[in-house]
Amino acid sequence: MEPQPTAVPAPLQVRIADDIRMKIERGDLAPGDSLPTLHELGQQWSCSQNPVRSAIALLKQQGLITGGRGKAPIVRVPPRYVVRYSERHQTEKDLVLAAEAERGKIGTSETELQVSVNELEVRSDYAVVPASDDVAEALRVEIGTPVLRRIWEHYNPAEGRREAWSVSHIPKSLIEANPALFDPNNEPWPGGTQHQLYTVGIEIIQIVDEVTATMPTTATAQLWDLESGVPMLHCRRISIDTLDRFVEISDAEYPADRTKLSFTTPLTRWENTEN
Amino acid sequence: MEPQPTAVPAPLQVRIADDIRMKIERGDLAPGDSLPTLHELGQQWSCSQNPVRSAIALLKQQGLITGGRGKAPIVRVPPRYVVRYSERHQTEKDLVLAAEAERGKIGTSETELQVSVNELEVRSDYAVVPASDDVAEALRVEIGTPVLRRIWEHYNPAEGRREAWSVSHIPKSLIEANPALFDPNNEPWPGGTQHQLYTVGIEIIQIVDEVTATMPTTATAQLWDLESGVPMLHCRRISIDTLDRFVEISDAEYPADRTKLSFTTPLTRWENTEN
DNA sequence: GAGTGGTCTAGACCACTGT
DNA sequence: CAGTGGTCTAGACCACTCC
Repeated sequence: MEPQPTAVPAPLQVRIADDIRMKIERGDLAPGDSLPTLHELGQQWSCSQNPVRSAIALLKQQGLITGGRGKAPIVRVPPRYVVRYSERHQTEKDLVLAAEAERGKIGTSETELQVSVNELEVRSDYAVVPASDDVAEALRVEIGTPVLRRIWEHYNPAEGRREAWSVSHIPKSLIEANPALFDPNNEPWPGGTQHQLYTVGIEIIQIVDEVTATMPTTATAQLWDLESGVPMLHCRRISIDTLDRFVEISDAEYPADRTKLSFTTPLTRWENTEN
Repeated sequence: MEPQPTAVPAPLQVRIADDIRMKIERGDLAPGDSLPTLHELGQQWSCSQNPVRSAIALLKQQGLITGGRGKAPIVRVPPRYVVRYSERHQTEKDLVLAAEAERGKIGTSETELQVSVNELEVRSDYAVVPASDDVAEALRVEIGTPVLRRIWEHYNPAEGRREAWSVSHIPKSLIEANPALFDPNNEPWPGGTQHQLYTVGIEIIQIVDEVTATMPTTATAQLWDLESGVPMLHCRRISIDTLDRFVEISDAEYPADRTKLSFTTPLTRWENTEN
C-alpha cells in the first residue's frame, strides 16, 4: 500500500499555470512584467513547449495574462473601471421638467461614458418591428405586437472598438401619439428616454435592472476588441410607469474588464425614528 | 495582383469552432446533443485531432459546450437562473419592526437561495481584524482601524459545492455597544443585518451595489464546481445610514451561469402630475 | 534576420466512460 | 473491454515583433 495510492498528480500544464499565478499573486511578477519565454519555461520544467503553451492559455483564459504574437506574454494590467450609475435615472427624470439648456447637458439616451460623447460615433437604428417571443414576454404583450425597436452603438473610432451597445423595445401603441419618437433624426433626444415618454404622458416610477454575465463568442470578442478572459455584462432594464405598465425594456451589454454597474437602492425611513 | 492578397484565412481551429457554433445557433444541434467524436471531426475536416481539440476548447471557454473525459462533448444546457433581488433590502427593513415570528421567516443575513436554507451548511466566521487598505478606503476609515469581519459560506452538501460566499466589514466602533453582534452563535440573526444594526441605533437609508464580473481561477472554479466558460459575478454592497456614515461593506460572489442580480430603482413622482 | 508565440501534424500514453 | 477525450512529445511551418 503506497502512501497515497489514489492521488493523481495534477497535469503538468496546471502545475505550471499555478506556479505562475502564485508568482503573480505574491507580487513576484508585477503587472506589466514580461514572463519568461516558452522556451525558457520549457527548460525550467524540463518539458516540451506544449504544456507551457497550455498553461499560458489557461492564465489568459482567466484574464491574468496578455500578449503574445511575437512578444513575450505580459502580466495583465487591469484597466480602470468605468462606473455606470443607476442614479442617473433619477437625475434624468429631474431634468425633464427643468430648462431646455440644462437638459442638453445630459447627452444621449441610454449610456454615458467617461469619454466625451463627441469623440464617439453613435450609430442608431430605429424600426417598428413585431415583438419576438422574448421581447413579448418581457413587455407582457402578445407575440407579434408592433414595437419600436431602437438600437444604439457607441463606436470609438480612435480605439477602433465598440464602447457600448443597447437595444430598447417600446410597444408602439403606447407612444404613437407623438410621431417624432419614431424619427432617428431626433437622436440624441435632450433629457433622454424619460423626456421622450413624457411627451406622450408616460411617467416612469420604477426601473428594474437584471444583471448577469457570460463569456463572449469569438465574433463578439473581436467586435469589442476584448482580450481573452474578459466576460461580458448583460443588463436588462425594465421601466414601469405610474399605471404599472411595462413601458420599455432595454438590453445593454458592457465589457466586464472596464465596466462596473452601480445601483443605488434608497430605503424608506422608519416613521418613529427622527434623528 | 491577387483578388485579396492580404486576406489570411482564419486558423483551422477557429473555422471548426465557428462551424459548430453556427450549428448550435441554428438549432441544428440542440442543447444536450452529443457532438461528433474528435476522430470523426478530424476526418470531416481532413485534419489531425489537435485543431479539433482546440476548437472544442474554444467553445468550452465560451460556455457553449460541456462534457468530455471519455464521453463525447455535449451542447451545454443553460441552467436556470436564480434571481437575487435587491428589493429584499426594503422587505428586510420593514420586518425589523414587525413581530418576531414574522422576522424568522426571512432567514439568514446576506444571501437567499431557491434551495431551502436548511439543506445548506452555513459556515460563518466572525473576527475583529484591522482594516486592510481596500476595506479602509471603502469604509472611509484609517487603515488598521478595528472592524468586525463576518464571512459566510453557504455550502450545498448534496451537490458538493459552494452556493454563495460573502464577506462583510463593519467598523467595530459603530457597533460595540451590543456585544451580541460579535458572537457567531447568534447567527442566523432574525431579520438580518438591518435588525442587528437597529439594536445599536443605526438605520440604513441607502444601499449602493457595484457589480462586475471576472473569470475564475482554477482553484476558484473547482471550489464552486464551475464548468469552464462560466464567469463569477462580484457585488460590493455599501450600506449608508441616516448620518451618512458608511456602516457596512459586503463583498459577495456568485456564479454567473446560475445567478441574475436584480436591482429595483424607485423614482420619485413628479409633483404636478396626478393621474 | 533572429527570436517569439500561434498553428498544425503524427504519434504515444493515460484516465475515464460505456458495454 | 474498446472507445473516448486529456495530456504530452517532437518537430515543422508561419506571422509577428524588435533590432
